Amino acid sequence: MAISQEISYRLERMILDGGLAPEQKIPSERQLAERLRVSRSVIREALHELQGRGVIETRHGKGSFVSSMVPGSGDISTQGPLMHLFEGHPRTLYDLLEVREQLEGQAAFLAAQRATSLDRHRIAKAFRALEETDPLSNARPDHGFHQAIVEASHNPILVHVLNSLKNMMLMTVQASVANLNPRAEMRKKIVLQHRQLYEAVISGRPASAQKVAMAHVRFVSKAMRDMEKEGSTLIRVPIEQEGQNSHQGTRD
Amino acid sequence: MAISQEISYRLERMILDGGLAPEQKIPSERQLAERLRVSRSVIREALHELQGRGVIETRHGKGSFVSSMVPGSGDISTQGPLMHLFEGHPRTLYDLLEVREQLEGQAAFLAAQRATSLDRHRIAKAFRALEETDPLSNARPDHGFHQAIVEASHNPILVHVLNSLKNMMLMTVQASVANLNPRAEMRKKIVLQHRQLYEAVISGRPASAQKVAMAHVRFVSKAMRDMEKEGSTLIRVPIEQEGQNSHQGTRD
DNA sequence: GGTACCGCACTGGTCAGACCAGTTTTTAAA
DNA sequence: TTTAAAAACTGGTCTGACCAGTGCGGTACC
Repeated sequence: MAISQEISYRLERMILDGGLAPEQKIPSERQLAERLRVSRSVIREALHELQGRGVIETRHGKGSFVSSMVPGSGDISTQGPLMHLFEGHPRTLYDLLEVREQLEGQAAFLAAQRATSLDRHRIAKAFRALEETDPLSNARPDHGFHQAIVEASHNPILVHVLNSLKNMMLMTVQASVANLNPRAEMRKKIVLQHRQLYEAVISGRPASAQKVAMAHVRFVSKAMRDMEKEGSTLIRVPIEQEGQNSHQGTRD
Repeated sequence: MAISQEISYRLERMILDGGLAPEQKIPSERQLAERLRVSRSVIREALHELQGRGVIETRHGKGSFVSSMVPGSGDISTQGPLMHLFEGHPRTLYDLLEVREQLEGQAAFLAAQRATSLDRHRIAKAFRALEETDPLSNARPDHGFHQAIVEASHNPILVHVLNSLKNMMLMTVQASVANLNPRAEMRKKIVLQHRQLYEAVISGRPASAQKVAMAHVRFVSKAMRDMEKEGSTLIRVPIEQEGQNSHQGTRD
């Protein structure tokens, strides 16, 4: 195997296993070249490979940095050839939601079944934050609540797949809660759904939790569909990778 | 933006949009350098970037080739940081199967609901091939049958996610049908399950199809678990990207 | 005529050293 | 002390050389 490849793997292992934190700086190309006893070219090629995989980012004059990806989040599925296929197809959004309905349901089911006391504590905390926050201003609590439940499923694959789908949604449309929530009646229903989901998970009723979670996603999906039909304020933004972490929500 | 990046994007567009077929050869580095009026270095860096994203593969002495990915298959999720997290964790396999159970079920449900006459024709053809082939020698018909059903769901996201999961399974363990089928009783049950699934989808009974599909995955999962418990022949292979397309199955 | 082999003309892989272009730090002048 | 120039970093590009696999064609031998 080519040296540049070996080095790219070695660096990746160091970053991923060795616990190099996101945003952390990587030694300069010249340093790496000297330390690993290879020419600067192979270092550069290895770094470009990692760049292609989204493991690092490089800034002219500053250096290379470990990509900031929230554990298990920003990775994969939002990059690569795939996205090109979906770009601009509105129907994709509903395909996404169709799959999410199923998986969020499963996550809720498993969470109700497997949540440890620590999980329950986290979920409860997220739920309180959700109730105390003005939903119009901030979607993060909503996101945190669902995230806590998904993680309580104790299935890393499920966590990962749902994160990927969520990222794809972010890239397809930017329909923040602000778009969805203004209508009072709708808002009320969502709050009710959240409460039902919370209680089902915490009190360990898997079947019930699953049902509620699925209904929740379906409700959101239908709401979006209706809004689009009315030709209203659903905002479509072109797909554009931007470095900033303007993490305003976009969820339920 | 750096020239090498621009070029990597340009090449990617050419490959993806321009319909460069998989396995097709890309001009040599020296040719590209001359044609695009840049040094060979930036070409190499751009190519390494595409390599990192899995768009191309490079063979010493031969050239660079468009990655062979069956439309929507080989991409993503099998590469990138993710895999390293799961590497070597046997539990991961069952996490995968847990998620697949849900999604295969949904796929069967939707297929039974949405399959066009063309879909039905394809499914029937795959099913006949499945029955006529010696399952011990070849897993492809099995794969083709499930694939046909998944595609009949008419949800590209679902197709993509299931393909990704399948690829992850391929990388985690190589437990081919040959491992699973030798036992006559087991084989019989699987044949029965396939027939039930086939009939439910073809005759348009979504709920039934979903139930059968889920049971099928769960059965396979349980069988694997049992075999592993007995310390038997489940073969674990280290993750190793190989160029050859030795596509022996590893599925149900 | 057929066949084995050698060599040349490709391919990508690595190296060295130079220079350009942003960024940060240090230094020297006001 | 403040400020501005300069030096010392960083990555980005270029050049030209050579090494290492691959494949093809011609030649010499059978």
